[in-house]
Amino acid sequence: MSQQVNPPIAKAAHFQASSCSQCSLSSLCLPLGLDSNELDQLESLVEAPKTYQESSVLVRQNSPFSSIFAVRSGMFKSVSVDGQGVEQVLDFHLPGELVGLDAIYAERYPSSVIAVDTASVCTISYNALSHLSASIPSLQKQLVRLLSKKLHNSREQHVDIPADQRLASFLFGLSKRFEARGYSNTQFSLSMPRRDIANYLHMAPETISRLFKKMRDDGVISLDRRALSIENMDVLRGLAGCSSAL
Amino acid sequence: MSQQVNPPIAKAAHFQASSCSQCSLSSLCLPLGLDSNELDQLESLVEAPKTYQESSVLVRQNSPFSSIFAVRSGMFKSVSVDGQGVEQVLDFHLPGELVGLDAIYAERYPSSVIAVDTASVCTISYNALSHLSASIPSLQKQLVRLLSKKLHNSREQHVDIPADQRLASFLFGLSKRFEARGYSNTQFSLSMPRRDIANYLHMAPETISRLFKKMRDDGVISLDRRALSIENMDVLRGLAGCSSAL
DNA sequence: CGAATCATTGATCACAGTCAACTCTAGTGG
DNA sequence: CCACTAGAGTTGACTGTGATCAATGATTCG
Repeated sequence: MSQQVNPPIAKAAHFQASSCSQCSLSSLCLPLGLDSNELDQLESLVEAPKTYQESSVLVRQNSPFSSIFAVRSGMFKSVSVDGQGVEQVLDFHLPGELVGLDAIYAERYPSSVIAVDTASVCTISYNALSHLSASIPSLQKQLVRLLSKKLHNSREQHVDIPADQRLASFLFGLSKRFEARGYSNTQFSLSMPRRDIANYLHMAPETISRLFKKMRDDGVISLDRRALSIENMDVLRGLAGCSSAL
Repeated sequence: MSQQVNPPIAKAAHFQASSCSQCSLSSLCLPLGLDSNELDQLESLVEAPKTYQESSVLVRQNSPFSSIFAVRSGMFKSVSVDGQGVEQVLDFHLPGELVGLDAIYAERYPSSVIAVDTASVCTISYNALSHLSASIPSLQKQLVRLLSKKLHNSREQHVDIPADQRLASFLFGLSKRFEARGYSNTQFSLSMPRRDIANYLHMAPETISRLFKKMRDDGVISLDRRALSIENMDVLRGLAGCSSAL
């Protein structure tokens, strides 16, 4: 079992609403702009967390869209299988991040979402959210902003850069995402197998291995099995270039 | 260091008094679900088209976000310049498509938008649109759906495929987009220079040239200068694989 | 323990990038 | 009208990055 390097969720003294306060949509993903009454309404939409074991399926590709999810702990991956049956890892989802927004359009999930390790999510009915946001303009605005941000991020990934830089950029991006959620930005677990990282970055697993070796030799990281420690953030940032794309 | 490659903003050409019926947001991008009164309100937001000469700048990267744009004729490209001053073509925009949605989040345009040939757009104030959509829930829903669709499309592009397939997929995608807007799906102009296509697809211009030659030899396309004719759509579709990514 | 998966390391190869030369076209000015 | 230029596009020769193939080591689990 992959021992979590990360401590549990940073205790962000939250309201103890009836729903899942730790998944608070507001604090996790939709910052600012709501009064406390609106906030209560919002949080009442968030269901209690459910836990998924490693490799278990949260949503199946092409199944009908009903909810979005907020990751509460652990890690998920989005995987799509194309017409030729080729698997493609599209994304990793960390605690505090939303999953399923790209399903709104087609009303089907375009990819499967699978637990990478033991992980949990809160479910948010999209119907309810959509209905609520109709009566709270600023919530609607936040939703659009969030989508716009994801669109922007997704575009940034579009660039093609050498393999070493791509991997460095990936690690640096993970570091920043963990940091943003209150976890250590220097020590965290790469819970997914190398094969998934390789697939996600469009490289061979062998290449990942060689690049990790080089980074270790250069003293940039230390890596034991899946436990990563960033030893020299400045150098890593340098390797990543300005491509802060995750 | 990153000097803008392009000449100053072009002056707008023709003005009309009222809104631009040809750019009708509803017909172009946000299908269905509005009554005629709502439709009128929506269309009143759409300004009269402005024309831009080749290489002139519609929006400059990092400038403050105020409006989105609906392409009315011609073609635009989105180009971003990263920290190292490297240019990256992120997108091409055809008639009927919306530009600028990825600027909502940061309230700045993440890329410059430049006319590829003589082209025109209608401007839509995002403030006004946002305000209106607060009072028309179904409009708001459409906006979210549109963003979700763009997010999904953007993810599809993420996959990495061999160069010949990537180019075929690009042409096939263009064909479908032209078709969706009522243009010929077999004959259209690749208005942009080869260099831009190459940059967009992450290839060298020489590779583009060689692949075009091969496709011509194989009778898949005919290409005179920038005028493209797809001679065998089935073969093209085959080359593109199932990656209908644009 | 043995089976199975994951990770690492080495040897080889191919796809596409780079460098360089050349052609073709459009635009400019004498 | 032609000469000249500048840029786009094409073609050829060479090279390097990273994929593929293959074998070995490490770890977990039944």
